[in-house]
Amino acid sequence: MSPKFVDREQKIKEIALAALKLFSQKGYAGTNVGQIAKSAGIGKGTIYEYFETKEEIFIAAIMEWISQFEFQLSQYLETIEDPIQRLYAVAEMTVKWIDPLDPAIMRLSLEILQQSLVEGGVIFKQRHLINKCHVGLHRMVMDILLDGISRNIFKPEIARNAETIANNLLACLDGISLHSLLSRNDFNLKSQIDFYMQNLIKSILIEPTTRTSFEVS
Amino acid sequence: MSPKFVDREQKIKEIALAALKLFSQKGYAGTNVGQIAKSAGIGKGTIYEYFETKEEIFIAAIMEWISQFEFQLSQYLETIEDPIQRLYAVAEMTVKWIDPLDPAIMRLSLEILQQSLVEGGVIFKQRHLINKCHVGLHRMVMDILLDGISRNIFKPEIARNAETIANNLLACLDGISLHSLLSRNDFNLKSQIDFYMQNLIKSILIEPTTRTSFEVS
DNA sequence: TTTATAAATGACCGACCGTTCGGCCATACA
DNA sequence: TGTATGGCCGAACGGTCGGTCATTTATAAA
Repeated sequence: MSPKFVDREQKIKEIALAALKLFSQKGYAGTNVGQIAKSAGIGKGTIYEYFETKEEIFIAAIMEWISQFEFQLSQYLETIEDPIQRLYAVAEMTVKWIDPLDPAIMRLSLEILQQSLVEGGVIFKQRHLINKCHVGLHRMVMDILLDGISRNIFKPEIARNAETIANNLLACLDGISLHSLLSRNDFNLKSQIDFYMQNLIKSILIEPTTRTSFEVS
Repeated sequence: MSPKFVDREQKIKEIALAALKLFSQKGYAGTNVGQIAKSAGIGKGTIYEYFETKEEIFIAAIMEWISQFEFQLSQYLETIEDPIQRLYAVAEMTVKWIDPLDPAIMRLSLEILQQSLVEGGVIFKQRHLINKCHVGLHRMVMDILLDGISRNIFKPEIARNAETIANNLLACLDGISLHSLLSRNDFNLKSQIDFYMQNLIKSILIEPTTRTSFEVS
């Protein structure tokens, strides 16, 4: 009366992870459902026991990816105290995710942007998912900024611009990452990040002359 | 012995422009050759009189796009004297191209990045085309920087970093543009550009105290 | 061992799409 | 007017892929 049962949550996650790998390597159109099934070690028909459509698989893969990144970043930030170093950590983490050894990640990002912008794209109607990702990161950067202000390290007057500054950091990091993938040879990712971060930090740091707290390493 | 003749160059350009419009609206996979033909006002088979494959059409469309942008920007820059204003002009022009009224352009950019990064992408083997676009812009920014230095407006010591600075400007502008498309509501494109440009200009401008030339509006 | 049913499968279907091809115009010379 | 030729067309072809379904397998209660 009650035969074999399966942990559906777990299975969905497995399929999503297999799909994530393929989508990031070959793009949405370049990946077909049969390959996803094969990579997940199951039959093609089985996929449709857990997902209605290919699009649904794609969205699940993205969600998995977002939650992984947010988890890693938040873990990393917890190990750092100094607000300046924490801002750098956000940049560092971004770089790690587009490590030249694994450009697949950036391909996936582009796929997502693509699909969410193109009318009729796979996730055109689920664009809020990307915002969800962005909102999480945005919140983290905001926290760093506000913490820095309250600790007298960042100028108090940047509080009203904090939203803008957080957005700027994230946007420019993405742009720099993008370009580093395009022109690998004549583009030094690290020095680009450094240049941007120096300009940014300089504009939000309390001037040495007016600093009331001790020096930061 | 020799009936009607056609200007092949012109026809190829017409088809490429029609394709450009469609590709930017619906992406590569989302556009089929029949639609391109229809949009160009010719038959599907006729397309193949001028192009071997759909990929070839895509590449021609990109080339058309690049040359248009470079031409417009260079025209615009010629109307401006002050190096600072010229740097702002580059940003301004970028914004114009991703004007909220025509986000199609950004979609096309993403399509190009996508196709050039994904192994097996349509222009994976023609990635140098994108560099070609980038090199043109890069050169323009470099010229502005060097001109500013020689006119005693920019710090002379940035000359050795000019490459980095030019790359940084272009990369960050792209990143900001990208994010403005993603989160239209809570993202003020203009203030983002301003924030970045202010930080950048501040770091390359000769300090007011040491300036030898007159003030810039 | 029988049986009921969840789970898995892969052959198959229909829609779509890039490309081809046979034939139809329109023109310009004989 | 006849006809050769550049230009053009769209039906048809071959292949691909997302999604379906009849069938098989695995499991546990009876």
